[in-house]
Amino acid sequence: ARRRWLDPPATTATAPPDFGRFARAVWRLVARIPPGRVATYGQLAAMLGRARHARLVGRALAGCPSELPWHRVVNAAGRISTRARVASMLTQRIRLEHEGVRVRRGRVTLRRYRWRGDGEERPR
DNA sequence: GGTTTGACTCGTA
DNA sequence: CTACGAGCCAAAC
Repeated sequence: ARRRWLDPPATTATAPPDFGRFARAVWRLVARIPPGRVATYGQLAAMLGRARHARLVGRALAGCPSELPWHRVVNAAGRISTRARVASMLTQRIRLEHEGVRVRRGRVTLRRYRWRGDGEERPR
C-alpha cells in the first residue's frame, strides 16, 4: 500500500504533474531536519522553490515512508495539523517530546525549535 | 472539462 | 487568545 508512494504516480500519458518527484524532494528535505527541531509545511515548500504550496508538502507526507521523521513538520502556528488518523497526531506529539521538543498547550514554539536548514544541527 | 478536497497560510475581527 | 474567510493549487473524483 505505502509502496505505491515510493513509485511514481500511476498516471497515464496525459499525466504530467511530477508530484512523485516533488514528494521525493520533500522527503529528502524532511530527512535533514535534525532531531529536536521542526519545520513548517510552508517553510519546506518555500525551501523547495514552491512557495504557497504548503498543502502539497502535507500531501507528500501523508504517504511518506515510515522511517522518515515526518513528526518534525508542524503547521505555521506551531501546531500539529489535524488529519483523518488522529492516532498519528498523538504519535507525532510523543515523538517530538521524546526528542526534547516541548509541546505546551498543543503547540511548539517555532522561534525556539524551528530548523533553519542552515546546517545548524544542534537541538535546543 | 468541472467540482471537491485538503498533514496550509494569512489577514481581519 | 479563538474564529472565520479568502486565497491557494494540484490531486482525486
